[in-house]
Amino acid sequence: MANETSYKDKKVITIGIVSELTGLSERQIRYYEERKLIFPDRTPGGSRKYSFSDVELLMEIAEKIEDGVQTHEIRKEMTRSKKKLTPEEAKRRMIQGQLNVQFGLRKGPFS
Amino acid sequence: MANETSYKDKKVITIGIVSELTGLSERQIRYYEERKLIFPDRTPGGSRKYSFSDVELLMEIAEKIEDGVQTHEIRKEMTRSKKKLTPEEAKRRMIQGQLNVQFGLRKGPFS
DNA sequence: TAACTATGTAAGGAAATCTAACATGTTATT
DNA sequence: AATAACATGTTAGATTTCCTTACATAGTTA
Repeated sequence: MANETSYKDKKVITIGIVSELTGLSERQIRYYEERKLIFPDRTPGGSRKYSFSDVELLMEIAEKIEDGVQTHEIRKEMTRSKKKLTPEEAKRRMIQGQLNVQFGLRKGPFS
Repeated sequence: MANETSYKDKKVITIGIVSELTGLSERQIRYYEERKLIFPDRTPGGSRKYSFSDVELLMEIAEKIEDGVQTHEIRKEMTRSKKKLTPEEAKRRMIQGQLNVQFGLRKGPFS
């Protein structure tokens, strides 16, 4: 009942497009998956599918990599920030959720 | 300066996924393009790319087709409604635009 | 020095998409 | 009624996109 999902989290983007969007090579994107930083869905045929959230995350990862942070460090940071998020961020997310309900797709398949 | 675009209008979805999302066959989706109801982008290699807005539009088209409306009628309706939209809808869209600015992607490539 | 990290590249194969053409049942038009 | 247009399926062959695996390598860590 809670936690409605919107466009942002729908996994519909193939790796080629993600590569274009992020500027990362497909090699890099697959590697970050191997290092458990990103978790695409798959088509029945086995092609990877990403969401806009994934694209955002990949860009954050790219920044950290550029700053010399290693994948396993990034992984730790991620599990850490997944655990406890600031009250402000929590509130912001709840508001966003409300907005999604109010103004999101009407009767579409993305609610 | 005005008219910022968000996830919803980014053309990043391939036809197979659109087909899944809408329940339409790829044949149908290509045909509606031929009838000028939908306008996907293309990759350099020539593959079609759609946005979530396109997906929504396709679902509306599908409904009308089911109701027996012909493509060229739908086309007329579309150009007509593109011209003048109700004040309520206009207002709703402006509010939505504001929300995108407030709560959309921070410094990402989709603003 | 030996292992690990991050990335490139190549090969071969499979999946996804493309266009064009033909078939068909259903609606319009004449 | 005959002809044309509409909407969709299907097939074929070509091209694009994606997959995994493996090897190479420069830089980093142990």
